[in-house]
Amino acid sequence: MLETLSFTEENYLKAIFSLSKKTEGSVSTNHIADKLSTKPSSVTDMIKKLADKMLVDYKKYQGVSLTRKGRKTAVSIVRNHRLWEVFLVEKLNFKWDEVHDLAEQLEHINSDVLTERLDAFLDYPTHDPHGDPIPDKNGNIEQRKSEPLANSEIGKQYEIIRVDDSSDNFLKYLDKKGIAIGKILTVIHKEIFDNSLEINIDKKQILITEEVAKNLLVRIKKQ
Amino acid sequence: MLETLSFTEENYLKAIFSLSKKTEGSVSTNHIADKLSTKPSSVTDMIKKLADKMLVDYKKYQGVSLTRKGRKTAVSIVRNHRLWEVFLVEKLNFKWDEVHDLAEQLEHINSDVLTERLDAFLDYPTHDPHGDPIPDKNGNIEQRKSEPLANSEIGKQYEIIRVDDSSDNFLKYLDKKGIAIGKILTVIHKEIFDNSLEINIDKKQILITEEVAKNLLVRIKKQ
DNA sequence: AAAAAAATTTAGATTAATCTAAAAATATTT
DNA sequence: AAATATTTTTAGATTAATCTAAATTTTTTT
Ligand SMILES: [Mn+2]
Ligand SMILES: [Mn+2]
Ligand SMILES: [Mn+2]
Ligand SMILES: [Mn+2]
Repeated sequence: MLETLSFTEENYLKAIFSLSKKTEGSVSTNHIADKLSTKPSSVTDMIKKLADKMLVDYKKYQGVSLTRKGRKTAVSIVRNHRLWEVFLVEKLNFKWDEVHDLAEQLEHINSDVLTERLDAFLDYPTHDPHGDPIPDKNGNIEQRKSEPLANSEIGKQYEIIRVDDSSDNFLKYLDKKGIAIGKILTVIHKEIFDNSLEINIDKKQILITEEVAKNLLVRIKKQ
Repeated sequence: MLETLSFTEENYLKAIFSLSKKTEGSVSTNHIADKLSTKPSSVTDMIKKLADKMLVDYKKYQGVSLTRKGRKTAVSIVRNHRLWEVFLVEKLNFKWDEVHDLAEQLEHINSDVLTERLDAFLDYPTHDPHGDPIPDKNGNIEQRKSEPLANSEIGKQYEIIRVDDSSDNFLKYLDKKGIAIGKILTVIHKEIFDNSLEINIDKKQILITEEVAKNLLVRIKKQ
């Protein structure tokens, strides 16, 4: 049933899964190459291999999409990744900007039992430290509704539930500004000129650029 | 300073380290091949590579030994392995016969910070679930004195401190008999004919074969 | 609908890790 | 000290993952 895949194969599946969410449909060779910092010709080779293993559907020049089996594998790796991130933050006191690269390694540890034990140990978390949903053991992913803070309306109150950019720099910037998952903010003013926002958070008023606001995903609290 | 090694290279270093303890000196190509279930010709190739990286000393036909740098790397992998085994048993409720293969994967996760955090989280354990010492962060390994129960004397009392065979079957057998690390036993009788032992443990009297007694390492408690 | 540009695939190499079979060196036995 | 056996190395292939450069297909522009 489940054959053993190399780390590389697993990373390709994960990349295709991640890109599929945006493109809705099939994913292009060049996009995969970009995502994995490799060359399009390498991608073509790997795609053929994954197609042979029935993990992706592939027609020359037409892009790829995950099969049910491929998606299942990809989701299970994402589940591992996010559970390990929770472990690192909650149990080993890592900061949220320090865990991604370690999780990239840990996600490939191949054991369903381990994953389930870890899940239980962490008390079945639903989201990782960056607000991303943790797929359940059947591969279902709870999709919370959210919108970029950039689309917010003045005077309304929002809860920060996810970050769309998990780069060290962005996360450290948020720390510095006191912005974190779960915090409540109110939009005071939006500058027409550059779309920067004046927001109120923890009773302090701060300014954030449009770029930052685009990467903060929020849920409305009060009209 | 520390280059990145492949899992394979790390496994060779670990194998050489482990074999060095018994042979006291240099390790032969065939022994390494046996240990790693590979062929002598493959070992020769890899040894050359490790020698180029200054991780082993090697002279054709004369066997290999670890350099200081090679030993340091090997010990750090062993440290990881044993810390992860403790984690799996203490925190995730795995049994001592279920953790080795997972630790074989986890030991290669490459992060000093992770290792130190894990060590702290586990409250600085000194031994793994099989009684093997956990090297400290400087690579020092505490060597407790112990002897095989097979060498024990009648009437004396011993504490079980380590197992010399960590195979699933042996560990499960010990579970079944109620034999575990830390337990105290008294040797009642040794059968001259086959060297089997009659021992008293937890107020029950049980019989164990010489083969079992050879793989139970004990420390004397009372004359 | 041609021409030009962009995306994708193929052809041919390279590197790591492995293997089998043969050659060479070392160790053991007579 | 020869002969034999064992161990170790070399030679030559193979497989996975990658690359560059060239060829092909698709898309976009004119
Ligand atoms: Mn991550
Ligand atoms: Mn995350
Ligand atoms: Mn082990
Ligand atoms: Mn152990």
